[in-house]
Amino acid sequence: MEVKNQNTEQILLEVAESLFIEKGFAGTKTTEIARLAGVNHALLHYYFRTKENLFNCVFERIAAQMVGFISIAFEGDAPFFDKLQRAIEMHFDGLVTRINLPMFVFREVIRQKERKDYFLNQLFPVAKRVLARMHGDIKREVKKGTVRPVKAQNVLLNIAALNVFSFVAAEILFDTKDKQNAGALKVFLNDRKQNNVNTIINSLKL
Amino acid sequence: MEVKNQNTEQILLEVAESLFIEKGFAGTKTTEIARLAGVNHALLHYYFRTKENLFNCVFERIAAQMVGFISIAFEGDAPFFDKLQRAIEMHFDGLVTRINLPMFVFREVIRQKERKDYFLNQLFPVAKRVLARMHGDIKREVKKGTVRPVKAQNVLLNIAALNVFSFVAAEILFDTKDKQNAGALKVFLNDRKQNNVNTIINSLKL
Amino acid sequence: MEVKNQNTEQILLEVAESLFIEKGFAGTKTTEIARLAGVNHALLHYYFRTKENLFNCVFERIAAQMVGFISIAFEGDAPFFDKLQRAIEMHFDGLVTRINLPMFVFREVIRQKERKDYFLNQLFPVAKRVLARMHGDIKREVKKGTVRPVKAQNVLLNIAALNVFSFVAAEILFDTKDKQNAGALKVFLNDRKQNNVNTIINSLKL
Amino acid sequence: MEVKNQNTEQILLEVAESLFIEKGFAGTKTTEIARLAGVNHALLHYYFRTKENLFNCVFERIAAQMVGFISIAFEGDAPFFDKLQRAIEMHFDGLVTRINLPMFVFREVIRQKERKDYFLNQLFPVAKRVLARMHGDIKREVKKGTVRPVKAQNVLLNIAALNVFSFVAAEILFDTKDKQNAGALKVFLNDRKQNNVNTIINSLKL
DNA sequence: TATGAATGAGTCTTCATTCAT
DNA sequence: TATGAATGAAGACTCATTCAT
Repeated sequence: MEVKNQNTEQILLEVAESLFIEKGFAGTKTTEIARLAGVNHALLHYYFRTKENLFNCVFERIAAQMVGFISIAFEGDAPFFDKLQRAIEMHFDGLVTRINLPMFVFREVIRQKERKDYFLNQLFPVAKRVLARMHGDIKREVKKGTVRPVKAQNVLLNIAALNVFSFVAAEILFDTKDKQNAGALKVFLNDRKQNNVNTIINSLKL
Repeated sequence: MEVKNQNTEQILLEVAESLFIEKGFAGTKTTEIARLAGVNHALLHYYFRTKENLFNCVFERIAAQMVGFISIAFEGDAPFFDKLQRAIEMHFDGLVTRINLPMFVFREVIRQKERKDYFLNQLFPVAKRVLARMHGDIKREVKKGTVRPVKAQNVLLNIAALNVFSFVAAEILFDTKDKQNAGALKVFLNDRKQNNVNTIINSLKL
Repeated sequence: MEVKNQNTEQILLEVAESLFIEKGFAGTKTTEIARLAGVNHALLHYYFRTKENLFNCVFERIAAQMVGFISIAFEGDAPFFDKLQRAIEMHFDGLVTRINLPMFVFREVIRQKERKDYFLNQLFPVAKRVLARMHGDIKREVKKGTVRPVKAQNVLLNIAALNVFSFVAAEILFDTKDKQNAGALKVFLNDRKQNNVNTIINSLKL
Repeated sequence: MEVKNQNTEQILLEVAESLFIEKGFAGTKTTEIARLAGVNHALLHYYFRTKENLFNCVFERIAAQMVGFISIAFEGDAPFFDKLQRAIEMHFDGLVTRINLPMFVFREVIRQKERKDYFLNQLFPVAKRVLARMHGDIKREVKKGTVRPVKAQNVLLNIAALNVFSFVAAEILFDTKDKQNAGALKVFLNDRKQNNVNTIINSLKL
């Protein structure tokens, strides 16, 4: 009488997530998910009925993670540039273990209108809060004459762009799976983190 | 009297390109390619033998385009900031009709080591030339005290990041296929183009 | 309530064997195997993955049968000519239900070096034992002056040749599937059996 | 203006023959025939319309060859055993370059009733003549008390069996395409030829 | 829950054959 | 005659899904 633990479902979700991210929806086989999860193929369907449905579950998990993760980065109330630096760095560091999140969004979410809408609906309230806060900060700094007048939305997009793209570039320029490149990769990413902070801050400073 | 042949191969390549970009390798069916190209399914295999091979042909076309397109953007010898602005804008404008290129690279090229290597080998010489030129320009400006000391490589990555991400964001935030959004989309992109130029230039200026 | 499973695999193997023997590898369709076995086409692949693999399974079965069957015929220790007669007749009778074995070997095994080698490796030890025994017998008889000095290997080949060819000739000369020929066929084969015994024995006797 | 010689048809027939013999009907592709013949694939169909038809042409050539070849071997009127020896040896030697003929008959002719009938209709008159002659010779020798009373048909089948099987065995036991085995193969075949003559003659002598 | 077996609907690929030139 | 292009029919194989146990 095996004690197959009660979270077979969780294991399936995790394996599915990593495969969907790595290979996309069409490129992922339910048999492979089951095999890697160490469970019977039919069981996957017992839990999730269809591949499509499993994908949706995975998607919601990721959407939740992504939004939650973003929200963390821009809180607190230190001096503006300190806070900005910290936010950029936190975002960057968060991506180290979560680069698949934006990749997943690019690869799989964009196409399906419904998924996109769902994702945006999750994202909006969080983004709004961050934007509102940033908008207030910028306004204040502009008044003080320390920051150029810019839209908070653009600053946020700039941060996301520089940070995310740093990892994408790393993926293209290095064989990230080859452990031998670990050193060079680390140097590259550190350099980029520094650059991103400087680029954003210098572009704002007056 | 149909106008057969002549460029059936070209048509197949174009349809294949758009489908591979839109749906990825696994998600694209050769039957659909053939159907959209208006030719018999077997003919696709007559010309390209396998789906894999067809994909490689598409890939090479895209790699060539991508590299060629990048190289255009940073030549000439106007004053530094003028040139920089022009380069950023050219790159941005180039992406308008080619946003699928970077998406394709993210989605399909990254995974296969060989394809990545092939792509990088195409990219390197062009990138090197651009970098060399930019490096010289920056050095001169730094000496004049008009520009902060930065690595040309980082400037290039920053431009790419801001520009490409602008289109990715547009894709996520707007339903780009819905003609009704055309106006808002245009406004958004113009705003981003302006922002990208300003962000880069302001981050460099001393 | 169907009696499913249990030996679907066996049924597939048997159907496959008879079709591969009858039509050769290329001439046999997996769809037909499945149809005749009364199972879904995909199931064939579920059990054997590929046609090639199914063929190999069939081949090993046949190689095993063939070798086992040959080994039976030449044991015991009656007087030499009695034993010889019995061996020839046993071999002949064994072929009645197994004529497809040599046919299969001729048709499908010969070409593929690996299969041939596998088959020979199965065959050799058995053949060696029979040859050794026959060689001893002949040596003894030659000393007694009752048998011409001949190589045991040649005697064995002669037996195989006469017996197998009798069935091949029957196949060519008669429509073996037409039940109406059954009588004539039986007469022919009996005559050949008699002939083969006599031919071998008379060719040896001194 | 190429001078594609007028016997494209012949070349196709020869290539087709060797491929059909080597790989069987189903295993042979018309594209390969055309390729090896150095002609356009469509041209094959221009000359022979269908694969089936091409096969029939090849078949008739082979049937003709086979029959003609067999007829040669048993003519003349030297003393009986001399003639018999010569016939066996001629038949054996004839097989050296024609071993594919009996293989082809086994593999491809047996199955199709019509082909078999056609083949037998070709074979019968020739075989009849040889049998009649052999029958007369044997009758005479039996009367003289030099030969056992046997059916000419059985003698003929015995010869065919021993000779043909010698080559089949060679094919199985040696890698006949490997030139390194040429020596051993030759020794084997010479030994078999000798054996076949002796076996037949000794089995008949009184 | 869990599993082996079964199935239908595809998907890629091959191949004989035809057609326009 | 000769050829490149085109096509229909089929074949091997895959895969998500279901079912009986």
